[in-house]
Amino acid sequence: MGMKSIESITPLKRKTLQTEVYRQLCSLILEGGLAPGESFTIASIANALQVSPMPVREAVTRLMAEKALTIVSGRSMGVPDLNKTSFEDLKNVRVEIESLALKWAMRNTSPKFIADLEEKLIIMIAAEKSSEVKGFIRANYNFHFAIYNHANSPILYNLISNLWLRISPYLHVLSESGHYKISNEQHHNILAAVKMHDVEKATASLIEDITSAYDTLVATLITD
Amino acid sequence: MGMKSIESITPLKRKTLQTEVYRQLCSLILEGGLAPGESFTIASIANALQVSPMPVREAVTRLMAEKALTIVSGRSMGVPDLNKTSFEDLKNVRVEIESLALKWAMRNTSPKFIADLEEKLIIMIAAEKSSEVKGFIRANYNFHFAIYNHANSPILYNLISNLWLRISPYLHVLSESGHYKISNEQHHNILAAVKMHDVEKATASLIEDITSAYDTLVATLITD
DNA sequence: ATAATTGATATTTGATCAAAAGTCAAAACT
DNA sequence: AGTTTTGACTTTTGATCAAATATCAATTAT
Repeated sequence: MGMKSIESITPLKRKTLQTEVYRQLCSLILEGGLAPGESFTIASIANALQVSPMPVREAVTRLMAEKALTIVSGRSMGVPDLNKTSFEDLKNVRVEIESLALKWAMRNTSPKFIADLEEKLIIMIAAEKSSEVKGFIRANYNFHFAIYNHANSPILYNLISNLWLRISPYLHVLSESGHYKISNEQHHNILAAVKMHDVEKATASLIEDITSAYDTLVATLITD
Repeated sequence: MGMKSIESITPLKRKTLQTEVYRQLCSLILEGGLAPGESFTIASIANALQVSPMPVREAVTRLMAEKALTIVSGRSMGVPDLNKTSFEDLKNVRVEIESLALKWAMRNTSPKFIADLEEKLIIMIAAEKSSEVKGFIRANYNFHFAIYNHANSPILYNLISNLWLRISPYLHVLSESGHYKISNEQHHNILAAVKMHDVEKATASLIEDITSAYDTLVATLITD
């Protein structure tokens, strides 16, 4: 049985209202709960969460620092609405950085890791089949981040988390394009390639996953 | 004479106390003004900048979100002190991401870009020769970020800025190892390779710049 | 009728303050 | 002497409030 070494304990940071608000807002964003265009005030969030405006302020400051939220009209804030250039930039950076994380993750593919991915893929397929949008988005997140976490680089993981905070609000539109099915093919390909230790193929599938989502997104959203 | 198009105007965001405090603290960190181990309270910063604690709070929240500052003892904050693992992680991620930015920057190397780099290199060499630590650190920043800016990816630029906020507090120790001279050789090599459109060589020099600094840093700082 | 200006309103920003939490050191106990 | 406990003090956290600022609508002028 595994003995826990003293270094492996989690730092157990104090639970404060602002971190709780921050967590809630993060989840909301990652699950597509904040639609682009929608706007809120600090007071409205404070009211919804039944806390005073102060902890909301600090949480929102943090999210604005991470560019997950932005000032919409000086009077209220919302998810940044991306133009085509920003979308493309985000896509290009994601392709490079998430490929890197995948490559690092594949330096050591334990059976436990494979099994974990398989389990998460099954959940994601089930969510797609039953058309659960929220369930799919969450499962998709879990699948990808299981990989990125396995890269064993806290800093890279952090950077990717940041990118996902920016793209997540837009992922729910993919449900209307029937894109989730296409996406799951790529997820299947990634897992298969991981099993075969084929980094090239896994990377190609991941890039296809990201790029095809981007193409659909741009086709759906951009009018000008 | 160039006519300014309406789209090219900067959004001109409102200047508020907290953003000013944030800017000041960023500069301080990037120029090595905050030594690892040193610690402050919000009140002490507020006092030093002659503002009330409130704007400092928000600026500090932002910097903690970006992991440029961290809580040291629940009672005061400081620059995160990195162990060997964190240093290595940071180095590895920097190597990958800054190489990527360099590659993108070299997709179009205008004469103006080259001239700009040359000018910045000259300043950096002068700073090294006259042993101006602060001057060198600033010039080094300007040289690197001239490249990263030319990559023309706001998102990548933002990620790199974040990484530099984390590593900058440690760069001043390189002055004592006479490392700046070695570093400038690499900068010279990078510029030469950029001029020749030799991406491979430029990347190799950049990686050498980052890696050798890391080696020196680890040798100097890590005792355990 | 259209455009600009002005004024009212909503919201953020910054200040002050009370309460909660954490730290450090002195004192008490083993 | 070393360890634990206790208590004073420091600092953060969250609340409330005033001032600054931006937005929107109504009014005025062209």
